[in-house]
Amino acid sequence: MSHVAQKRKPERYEVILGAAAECFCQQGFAATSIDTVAGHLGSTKGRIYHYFPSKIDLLNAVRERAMEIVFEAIRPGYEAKAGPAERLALMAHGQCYVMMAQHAYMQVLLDGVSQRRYSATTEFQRTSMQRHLRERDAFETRYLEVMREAQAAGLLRIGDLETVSRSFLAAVNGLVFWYQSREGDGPEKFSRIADEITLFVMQGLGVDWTPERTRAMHQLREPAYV
Amino acid sequence: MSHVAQKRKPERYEVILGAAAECFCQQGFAATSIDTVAGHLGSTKGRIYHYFPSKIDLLNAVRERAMEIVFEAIRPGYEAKAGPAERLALMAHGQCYVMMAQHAYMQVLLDGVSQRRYSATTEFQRTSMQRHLRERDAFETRYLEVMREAQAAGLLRIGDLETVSRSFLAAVNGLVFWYQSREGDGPEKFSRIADEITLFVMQGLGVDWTPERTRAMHQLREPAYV
DNA sequence: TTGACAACATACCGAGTAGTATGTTTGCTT
DNA sequence: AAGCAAACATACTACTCGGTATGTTGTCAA
Repeated sequence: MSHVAQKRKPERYEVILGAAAECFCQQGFAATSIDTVAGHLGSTKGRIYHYFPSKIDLLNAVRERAMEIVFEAIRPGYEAKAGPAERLALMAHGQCYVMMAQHAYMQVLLDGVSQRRYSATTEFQRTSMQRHLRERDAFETRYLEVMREAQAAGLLRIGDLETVSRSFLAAVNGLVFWYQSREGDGPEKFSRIADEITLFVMQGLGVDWTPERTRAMHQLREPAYV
Repeated sequence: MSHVAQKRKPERYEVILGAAAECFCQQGFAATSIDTVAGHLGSTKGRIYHYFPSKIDLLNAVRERAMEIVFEAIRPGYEAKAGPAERLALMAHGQCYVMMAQHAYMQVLLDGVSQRRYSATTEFQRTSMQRHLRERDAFETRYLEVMREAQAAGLLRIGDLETVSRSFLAAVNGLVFWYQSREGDGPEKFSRIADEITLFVMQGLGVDWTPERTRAMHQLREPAYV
């Protein structure tokens, strides 16, 4: 009854996490049974409950991992030594990319947005939810910081930044709802779509973005993704 | 066992539909039990099963109603006698408005986007799903029509229209994920937020949109919403 | 080699829930 | 007023699923 999960087979933890993300993504959390995830693994519930104390904890683990992924995705742009517009574009591009490359994790992450379930949760679950909401808030704050810089520099043509920033993120996040991964899809296609959406959201902010700025932007980041 | 649903008390049908939308919106479809909806109505399951043959049919009815609502919301803009940019802006504004005014229905509608459940459904359910997907497609086509007009007129600065149109809709639809209705919220606030998002998505398309064009746009539509 | 513990599988329990079968009331017609 | 169907409520069934308790196998250290 330890659920330490990282002693002799830490890779199993990862495999279970990935399978859970896949199942939650396809059917939703409530409609997915532990047996479904186990079947997807070619095992039984025993294995899952050996690594995770409960179903909700499994979901939280997936969400936490997803948060790490998306934070890492915007980090190059956030930390780039460039103007606020270029940084924003890089952040958007990086997030768009993982929306496709890590589709399952991202969809699970976004499914939990509208979870207003206060009832039937233990005290522990509530604090876990609170922490998740704080992380989500911290994530949005990263965008808001750079946007305010851009606004202070007079680069934007918008009304209320609070509303616009959410539309900005919605356009990026919306990728998981309409993008269907195809067999031949790879980094090139991901990057191409990310470029399109980046252009859209940057123009949405009122920035005079161009394909040339996109190319220049790509020179700023590290050579390889993922 | 008739489930005719419209003989002596058609208003009951509406009340049940609204309660179901509310419950599905708050807890999701799978996590909502028929008893939950009944409790929300102050009744028992008997009433619901008197009007709807099954839980999935109840969901489909909510979705269908939601579809009617959102179609009606973009109709003024779609049918307006004006340029494609003004028509697009009106459509976006109308849709943003109902995203807030009819929040429950819209959220249920969007929750079903990623439903790739082919298994465990009857033949009837599959055709029902197919029809829903066709309606969704017809809806997006309405936007695409006007966007292509605008593109043909040289009004847009975008790459692939297919990708951009989805981002456009994502920014509008995203409202249901972050908007929380407050007590004092009314038509004025709805319209104000809708204006902001309309500006964002029109600029996203590369259109040189301005507050003046927003004001002029409002003159085109019928005097009152809803 | 032999405990000892990790890493599961198996069997099972209890709660919740979709759907049904049937009883009961209400309202309208004739 | 009387009969009849709509409009439910109640009681029940069959089944799913989260969680647990326990059994079994592999592996490593001493």
